[in-house]
Amino acid sequence: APRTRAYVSSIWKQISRLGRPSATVSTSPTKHKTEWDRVNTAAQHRKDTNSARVIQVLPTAYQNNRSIAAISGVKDHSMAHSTYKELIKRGTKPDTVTYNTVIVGYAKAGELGDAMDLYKEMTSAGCHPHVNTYTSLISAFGRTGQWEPAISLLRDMEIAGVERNTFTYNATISACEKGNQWQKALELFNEMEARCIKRDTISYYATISACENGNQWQKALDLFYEMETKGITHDTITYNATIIACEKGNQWQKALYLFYEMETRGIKRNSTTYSATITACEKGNQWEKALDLFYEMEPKGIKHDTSTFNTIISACEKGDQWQKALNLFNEMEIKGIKHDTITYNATITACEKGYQWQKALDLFYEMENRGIKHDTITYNVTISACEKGYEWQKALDLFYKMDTKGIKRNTITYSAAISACEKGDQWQKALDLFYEIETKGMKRNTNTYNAAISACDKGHQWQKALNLFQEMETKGIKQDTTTYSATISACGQGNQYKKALDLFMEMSEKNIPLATGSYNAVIQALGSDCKNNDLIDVLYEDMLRSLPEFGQRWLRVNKQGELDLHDHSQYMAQAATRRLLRVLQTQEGCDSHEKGSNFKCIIVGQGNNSADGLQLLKAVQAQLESLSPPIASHTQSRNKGRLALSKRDLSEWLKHSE
DNA sequence: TTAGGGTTAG
Repeated sequence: APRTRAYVSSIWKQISRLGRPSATVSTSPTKHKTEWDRVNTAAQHRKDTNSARVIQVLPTAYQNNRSIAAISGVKDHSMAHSTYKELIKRGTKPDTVTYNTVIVGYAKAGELGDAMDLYKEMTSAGCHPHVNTYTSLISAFGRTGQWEPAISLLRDMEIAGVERNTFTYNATISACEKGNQWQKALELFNEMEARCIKRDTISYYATISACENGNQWQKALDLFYEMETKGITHDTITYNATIIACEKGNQWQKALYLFYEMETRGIKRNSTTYSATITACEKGNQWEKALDLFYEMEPKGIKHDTSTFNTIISACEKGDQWQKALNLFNEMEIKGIKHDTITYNATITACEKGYQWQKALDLFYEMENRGIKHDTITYNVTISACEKGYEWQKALDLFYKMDTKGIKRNTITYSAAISACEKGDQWQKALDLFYEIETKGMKRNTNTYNAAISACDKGHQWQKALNLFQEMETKGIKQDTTTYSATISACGQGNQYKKALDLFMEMSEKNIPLATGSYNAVIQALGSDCKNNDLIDVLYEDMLRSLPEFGQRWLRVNKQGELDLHDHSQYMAQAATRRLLRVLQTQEGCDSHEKGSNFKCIIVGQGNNSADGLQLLKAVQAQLESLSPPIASHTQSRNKGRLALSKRDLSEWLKHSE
C-alpha cells in the first residue's frame, strides 16, 4: 500500500506540474468521476484547454496502467473503471497488464458482468489472463455463492494452460463452500493433492467450512485432525470453523472439547470462538454453561459487543429463559452496547416462547422509535407472539402492515398468520392465506400445512383437514407428529373415530414419534365418538409406557397422594381417573379400610390441551359422581386447580368395589 | 507497471 500511495502521489505531481488545481477542485473528488475528469477540470480551471497537454499527463499504456492500478488500489474501483473507459474512448489500446488490472478492479467491486465482458474481450484479443486475475474472478463469484462459473473458470485455466496454484484452488473451494457444495469442495480439495498443489491452512479451512455448511461435522473433524498429521498448523480460525461444524452437527461436547483444547495449546480465543461455543451449548440445551462462558469473556479480556450479546440472548431464548434474555437485553443498554435488529429479534423470540406477547409487541414498537429496522424475522416472531397470546387480530394487523412497510413475507410469515387465524377460530381466513402462498410464488411446507390443518380442526372441518393431509402425501411434503395429531383431532371432531385410529396406528408404522398431542387426539376421538373405554384405557397405558414423563407422574400418586392431569384432554383425564381408582384398589401394604386414605387430590390445572381448566374439572367431577356409590369432590377456594376427593366417599367406593 | 484465498450469530 505505501508503494501504491507513492504512485498516486507521483501521478498527482505530474498533474500538478501543469498547474496545481484550485482547492475547490482538489477537495471535491465527488464532482469528478475520473482522474481524467479531474485533470481536465484542473486544466479548465487554469483556462488551459489544450487537450494535447492534458493527454500528456498519462501518455503511455505503461503510465495508464500505473494510474489505473494506483487508483484501484488506493481509491475506489469505480474510479479505476471510469478512468479506463475514458482512456479507451480516447483511443488508448489496452495491453495485458491493463486488462488484468481492470478485471481485478471490477471483480473486487463485484461488477462481475463487466469483469467477464473484459475477460472475454481479453481472450479474443489474444491476451492471457494472469493466475491472479483468475483467482480474483473466482473469488468474486464465490462471494455471491456462484460456484458454477467459479469452477468453469478453473477449467478454463486448464484449457488456456495457465498454471493453478494454492490460491486459485482455495478460492474455488471457498466458492463451493458459499454455494453449499460440500462434495464439490471436497473433490477440489482432493484434486489439489492429485496435482501436487500444496494445501495450506486456508485450503483446510475452506474445506472444513464447506463440510460445516453441508452438515458434515464428522468430515470437518476428520479434516481438522488430518492437519496435524500433515504438519499444518491450526490457528484460531480453523478452530472456530471446526467448533462451528460441531455446533451445527449438534455436537456440543465436541465443540466444548475443542474450545478447551485451544487453551492448552496456546491458541488465542476470540469473540467468534466464544460465540460459536455458546451457540453449541445453546443447541445442546446447556444455557447455563452458555452463560458461564459468556461471563468468562470479560475477565479474559475479550470484550462483549452486540454480536456476543445476540448470541447469549439467543441461547437464553432457546433455554426458555425469557426473563434472562430480557435482563441481558437491558444489560446492553447499561453498558452502552448498541442493540440491532438481531438483538431485538432474539429478545422478541424469547418473549414469544415465554408467552409474553405484550412485551414482544412493546419491543416491536420500541424498534420503530429507535430507528432500528424491522425485517421479516421481526414480523414473523411478533406475529407468532400475538398468535400465542390469542391476539389474532393484532397478529393479522402486523401481517398486513408488512405490505405498507415493504417487508417481504415468507412461508414462515404465512404459517404464523394461519396459526393466528386458527386461534381466532377463523378457519376460512386461514385457508385463504394458505392458498395465497402459492399465488405469491412461495412454497408451502410442513408447517404451513400443519397450521392450516389445525385451523380446520378448530373449525370442525374434518373433511378439509383430511384433504390437506392427503394433499401432503401426493405432493411429497413430509408429515410429522403435528400433522398427524391435528388430522386425528379433526377426525375426532367429525366423529370419524375409525379414521382417527387408522391414522394413529399409521404413525407407528411410519416411525413418526408419538407425542402427548397424538394420544390426546386419538383418545379424544374415541371418547367423543364410540366411547370405547377399554380401548381408551389401553391407549392410555401405552402412553404411560412410551412417554416416560407421564409414567413418572404416577409415582407421585403413591408418594405424595397427588395425580397431575396437566396436558390431559377431557377423555384422557377420565381414563386417568379410572386408572387412579384401579391403582387405589390394589394399593399394597394397606388394610382395606386404609386404601386411598393417603390420596389427597387430582391436579386439574389448565393444561396446554385443555382450552379452559374448568372443562377438565367438570369432566372429572361428573365422572366421579356417576360412580356407584358416587364420590363427591371439591376444589379449594384458593386453588381451583386442585380437586380434593371426599375421603369418606372414596373409602366407601373402594370397599364397595372389592 | 498490474494482479489472488479465511470467521459465527435470529
